[in-house]
Amino acid sequence: FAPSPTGSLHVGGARTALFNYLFARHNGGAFILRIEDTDRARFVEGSVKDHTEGLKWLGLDWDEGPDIGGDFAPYFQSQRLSLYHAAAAKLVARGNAYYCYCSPERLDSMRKDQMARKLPTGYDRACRSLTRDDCARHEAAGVKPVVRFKVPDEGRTGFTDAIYGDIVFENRSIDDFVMLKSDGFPTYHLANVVDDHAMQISHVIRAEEWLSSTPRHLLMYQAFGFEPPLYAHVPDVLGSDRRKLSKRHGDVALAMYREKGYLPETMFNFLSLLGWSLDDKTDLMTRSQVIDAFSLDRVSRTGGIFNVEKLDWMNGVYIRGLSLDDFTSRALPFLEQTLEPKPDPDYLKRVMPLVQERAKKLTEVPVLARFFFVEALDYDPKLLVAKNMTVESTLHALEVSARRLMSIPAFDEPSLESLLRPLAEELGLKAGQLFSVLRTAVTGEVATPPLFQTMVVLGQDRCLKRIGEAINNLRQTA
RNA sequence: GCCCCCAUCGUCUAGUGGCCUAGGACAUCGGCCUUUCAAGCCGGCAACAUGGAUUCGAAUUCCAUUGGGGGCACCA
Repeated sequence: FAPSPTGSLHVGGARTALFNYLFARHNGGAFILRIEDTDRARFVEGSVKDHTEGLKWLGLDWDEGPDIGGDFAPYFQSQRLSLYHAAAAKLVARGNAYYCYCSPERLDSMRKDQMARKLPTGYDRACRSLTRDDCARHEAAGVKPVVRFKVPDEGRTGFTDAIYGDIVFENRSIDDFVMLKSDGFPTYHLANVVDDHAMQISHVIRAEEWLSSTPRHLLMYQAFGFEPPLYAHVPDVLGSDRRKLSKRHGDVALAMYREKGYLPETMFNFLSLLGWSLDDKTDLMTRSQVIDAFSLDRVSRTGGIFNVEKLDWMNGVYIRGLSLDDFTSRALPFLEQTLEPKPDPDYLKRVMPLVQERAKKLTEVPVLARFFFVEALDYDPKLLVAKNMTVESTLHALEVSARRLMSIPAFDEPSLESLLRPLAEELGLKAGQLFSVLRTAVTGEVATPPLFQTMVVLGQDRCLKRIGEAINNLRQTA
């Protein structure tokens, strides 16, 4: 996986990294991380860290990379410039590349002219025929040249992509692209080819957007006399408008999903299925199951829309599958973001089972469990009045319940059950009506975990206090 | 404009000539369960872009059309 540190790791990149990881692990190969930091203008501080942390979060551990080294270190391209310079010089010496002194302005107007005349755009190869004297004159004038690859005018270049199959390009449709920039840094094309060869890369699994520049890379391998790797281009991850997923589609940064409370195992599973499938029925898979089953020939050729609804469902499944301790420790950071002071561990342990089966994301935990932790409830007293009830009958139900609850022999589920059900009947209410009144009084919410369990966790004192407050609130509105 | 790629339910997909009156999952809509919510269970709706060709037979092969995507930088 060879990201460019120009921003944060987004889900499309994470998916590409994942496929590389899966392919390597499935085949007993090495998963290699290389930082392609050859664009000084777009370099973003912190980007490398964001990428490595994202990959680690997903559990994609690499065998060689910038932090851990490896047989072919360094893994930052910015630290390998001499390799690229030597390679470029070699191609110039062999007549496969040449210096170009064209100014950006000339290139720009050339391109505009081509567009206007509805011609294919591309470098017009003006500097191909420069003599030694021409070059010397430009150098003397202080022009820093780029090095362009001399693409053959005839013939075609093709390859067999592991996912897309046979692909062929006419060489004449490829222009003499820049290999080495005037600032001395290589372009992607040069650096990628030089390093893939130097690092003995066997398989390149990269985004579909590279498909059309693959012939350039192949042509370079030919010129160098290197054996090219096998290529597999994976289809794009799309936004809801079927365009490549980008910032305007909402959350694209992998880190955002972590912050929103998605589990790494959810993301691993979900991303695996974005463009790859095992069969016609399997969607929930563990890491090792995916590794065992993964193969490139089951990767699809069509771009897939990132379906957040399914992600949410899957995250709920994974959350429910967590042990209580695991769930608690993962939810804790999210609770502590909104809760002051930090929740008591024993109390927490009794609350968590009640929210675990209801949360689809960890960020929902503090919301779902709020009333367990705050002192004062804040809700519209009208919500206390259950269906087909009046303020009066609600008040009455609350008052009687408070009295009985005060003298209940034990504040546990069976006792509450045997007290409250008959009480409803006694009051001429349906059980659901009384429970609804008490639920709102005790939690301030209309949808909560089961009432008796909730009350037991809250405790007798707090329940009675809240029922008392409910009575006061309701009286004031009456 | 030029080059390349793609095309099955709203979404992710299964399907590589007969097993397809096209299967699964998410979403959605009913129902069951139930003190609310959630979960669970049962069921419904819902797709082979279009036109030709090949074949006894095509979602599956071929060609065109249409539509979509990507590329065409001294960015990756």
